[in-house]
Amino acid sequence: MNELNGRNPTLDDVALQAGVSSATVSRFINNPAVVAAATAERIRAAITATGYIPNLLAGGLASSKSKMVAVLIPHLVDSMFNATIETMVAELSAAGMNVMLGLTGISTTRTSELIRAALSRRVDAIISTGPLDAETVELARRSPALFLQVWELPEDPPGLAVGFSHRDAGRDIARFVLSRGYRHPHLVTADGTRARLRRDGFVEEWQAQGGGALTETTVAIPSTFGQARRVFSEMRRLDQQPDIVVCGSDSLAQGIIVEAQAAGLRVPDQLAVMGFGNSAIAGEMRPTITTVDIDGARIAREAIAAIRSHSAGVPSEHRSIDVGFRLIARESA
Amino acid sequence: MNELNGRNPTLDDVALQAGVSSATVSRFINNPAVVAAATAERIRAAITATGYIPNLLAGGLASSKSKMVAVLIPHLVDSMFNATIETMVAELSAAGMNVMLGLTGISTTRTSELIRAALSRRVDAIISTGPLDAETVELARRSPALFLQVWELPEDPPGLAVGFSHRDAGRDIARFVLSRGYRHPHLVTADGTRARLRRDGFVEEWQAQGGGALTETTVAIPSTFGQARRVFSEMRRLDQQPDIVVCGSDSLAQGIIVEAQAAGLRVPDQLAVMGFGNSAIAGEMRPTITTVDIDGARIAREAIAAIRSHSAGVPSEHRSIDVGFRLIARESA
DNA sequence: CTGAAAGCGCTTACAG
DNA sequence: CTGAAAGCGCTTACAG
Repeated sequence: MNELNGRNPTLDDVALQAGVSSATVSRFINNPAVVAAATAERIRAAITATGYIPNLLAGGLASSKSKMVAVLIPHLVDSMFNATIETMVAELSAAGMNVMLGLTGISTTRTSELIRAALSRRVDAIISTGPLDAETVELARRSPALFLQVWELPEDPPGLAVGFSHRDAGRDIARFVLSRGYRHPHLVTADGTRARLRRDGFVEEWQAQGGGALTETTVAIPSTFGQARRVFSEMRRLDQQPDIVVCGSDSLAQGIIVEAQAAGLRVPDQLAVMGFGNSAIAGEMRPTITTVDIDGARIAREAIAAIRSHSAGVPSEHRSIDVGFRLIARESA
Repeated sequence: MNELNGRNPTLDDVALQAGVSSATVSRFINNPAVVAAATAERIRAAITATGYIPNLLAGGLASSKSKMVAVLIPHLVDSMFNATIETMVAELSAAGMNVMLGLTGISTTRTSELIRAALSRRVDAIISTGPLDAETVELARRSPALFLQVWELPEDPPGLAVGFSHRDAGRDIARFVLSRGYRHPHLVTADGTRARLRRDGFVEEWQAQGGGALTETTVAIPSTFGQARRVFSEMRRLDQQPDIVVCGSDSLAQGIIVEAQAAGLRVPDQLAVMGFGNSAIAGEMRPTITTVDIDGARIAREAIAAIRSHSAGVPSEHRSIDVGFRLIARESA
């Protein structure tokens, strides 16, 4: 605290002060149980006295464990993942890990750059939500970091995948729409792989069940509240007016409801609306929004559990964890 | 690529392959201009051949520059900062830096732990949005990292602050409300320091201008769409019904509009509503929401510029940058 | 423009 | 339970 003029105190400063070796201080910090109680007490005091803050760059270099995990998501604004990410960050913190946040947009190039950056920092794991190019998959496969894909279940994941079948979700939605007696669905699909899978699942099932013609709009990803104006006004120009709009997100569904009401339509009587994601607004909107719930907290927990055992040296099986989904029927459809 | 059996290639491997010293490879990576063109070419080839990925833990340790900045925000869900953070992350990436994300909730303890974690990683800068306890301020002051507070202008910032006066914003809102002829405002204030400052500014100005009695509700932070139901129903039980609801966020304002319309009130004729933050929904809601715009992109730019010059060794002046705010009158009030 | 070498601050077998 | 020492993979004066 004094004769180290300005520089940060190091492990050696603490050791000197406590009258032990720096190795012992290191052990105390990483695993207090292995040092004698009396020694521990002296070290604790020395840490406080010196104001020691461990240097995790040095620690990570020496142990090749950075205690850092990269989380890669497309956006922060209007993102369906935020609740999941929030849980993840909280759980990781609780486990003594920090997160490196990467925003990929919808570009695989951006994603691959960020994965390189993450590997540069020797992260213990990479959690990714976006599509990957072949080179990146190869990089992920080679890397000692655990590679986690969440919110989807790719064919042959390079690491571990925790998600659900978007195609099945689409099928379920189709069955629901049919069972409620709607005849003219209008699909609003975001321009991304996952949304497209749901759309395909819907169309397959719809046709398999002998549903009639359906209409569609594609919107930029992510689907937002703000897109509703254009989508709705385009929809109004269709020859056959839909009786239900199936949206790619709750925000968009909310927007459609607002537009419909502004146009004097009663929801769901004159126009029904479905969302996706079961965000907080879905249960609170008037009318409440029928949507599909994904257990983001479970995804986060499974992911973190896998990371912890991977860090603990347990060999990670390459596999997929299907957390499923749950259609929640509310007032809007 | 071959005789290093499994381990990551290092600078030495690249150097060997390129027939130069590792120092030269290091120089090439950090400042390509200083090595001869022919050498550079050989190094480039060797990097590709070996699949070299620099180890930033080692690099950071040696240079005491982590090229990492910590961003500390309260929440990810329903956060007014997301747009600002998104710009920041993008700009930092472009500048070759990565971000460590910390979620503080509303706890100063959590904040202080995260700041310690950030210092452990020897981040070049810490961007914080929350309130700090005295000990943390001291920690920040001592640290070589640039300490940035954004979205507010504290009295005596330990580092640099980039934000605006919440009190002045509250005053402006009061003047606007008065100028539009509203007589019975109902304030919905989130339980946080910044929201409270705006509330205080409003009340001061309102009283100074001779406004009459006003009513208030406090809500948990952050103020969300979902809080609107309770707020609205409580409000309806007041003796004196308000003619305008002044909300702490656009989400909440949107929720109030939905509730008001569901109750058969016309907005703004029978009840006006104001938001705060000018989020994407504000301009797209029906009616569009009168709100206060904060130039988040400017905040992000100023912050990143400061970080870059701090990293470049330019001594950072301790000061505040006021980016102001702008009231946007739309349909809802 | 380039190299040899010291040093950044930890961790971790290895011994005792 | 603890210490001495090597090593993690870089950067950067210092020389040339």
